[in-house]
Amino acid sequence: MAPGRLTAEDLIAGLRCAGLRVTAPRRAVCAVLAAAGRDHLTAADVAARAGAAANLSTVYRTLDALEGLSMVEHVHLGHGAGAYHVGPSAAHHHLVCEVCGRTIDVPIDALQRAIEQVTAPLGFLPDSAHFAIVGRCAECAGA
Amino acid sequence: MAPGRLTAEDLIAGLRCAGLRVTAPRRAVCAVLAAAGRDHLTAADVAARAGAAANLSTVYRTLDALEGLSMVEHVHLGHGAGAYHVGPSAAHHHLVCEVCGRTIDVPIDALQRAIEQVTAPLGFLPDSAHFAIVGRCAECAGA
DNA sequence: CTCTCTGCAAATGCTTTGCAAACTC
DNA sequence: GAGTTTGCAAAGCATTTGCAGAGAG
Repeated sequence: MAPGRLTAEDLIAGLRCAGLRVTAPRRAVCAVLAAAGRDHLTAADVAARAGAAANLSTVYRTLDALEGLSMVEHVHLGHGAGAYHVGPSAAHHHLVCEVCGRTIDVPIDALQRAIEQVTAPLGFLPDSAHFAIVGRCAECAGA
Repeated sequence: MAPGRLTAEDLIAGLRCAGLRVTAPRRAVCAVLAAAGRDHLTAADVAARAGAAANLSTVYRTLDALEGLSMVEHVHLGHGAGAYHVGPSAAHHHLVCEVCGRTIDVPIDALQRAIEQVTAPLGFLPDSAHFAIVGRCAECAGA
């Protein structure tokens, strides 16, 4: 298992620790998220993988709760649905190909520095990875 | 009038030039967009300013047509509605405060260079201004 | 036993679409 | 006239919410 990545147990513990109740649907959502690892899942994806264990509404509510605890983040990868993934330390930006829809993760460093250089004089504190950078991937740009 | 900014006539001419028909609702949408200048308007904003001159559906269809001609761009400033503005040369990124919702435009230069540095090795061609950078503005961060 | 959480179904907000009538070229 | 556009209303997503019943602590 990759070091530093949150496990289902970590997520559950976080919920309990925050005084929230640990229920079967929440366990299921946490398990799905942990199993997805670095993948970005939509709420519908999570619900689908959880099967009957969790209703879509409950998935949304649980993701929201986990996000409030900073254990899950959601990003916008395109014009469609938002995507969720574990971690608070998602040290990457998302490049999304507007043609084929593929997502490429890139380390945050260089970008982050450039963004902060621009925003610091304004006093603006960026949460820059929240929205993706759209464009065309190498393959689709070539065509 | 600011130099280089497209006028309503420019937009109309573009439509005609593309073989599309120039109708009253389209004229109204073009006029609203040109009058908005650097402001970002949602489709609903455009429809509201056009009054009875253009139905919301028509506004969407017209914006779509103008976008196809690269005379209008749309950006995503937050979790809500998308926003439209004239120009292909929108040489700025958008910083959106997640607390107060204010939008700050920043020149594209520094950011664009940093983004291209990251994406070039991947062969990825970014259209980086399409999604905003969320965060907190100076005022809201202070509180 | 109390209070939170769940599932369902309905509501919401934004955007798209089908279709007959209106209008441009 | 021929063919594109319009307005309206309805459908389509993603997401949120009200509420009664189920379940956690």
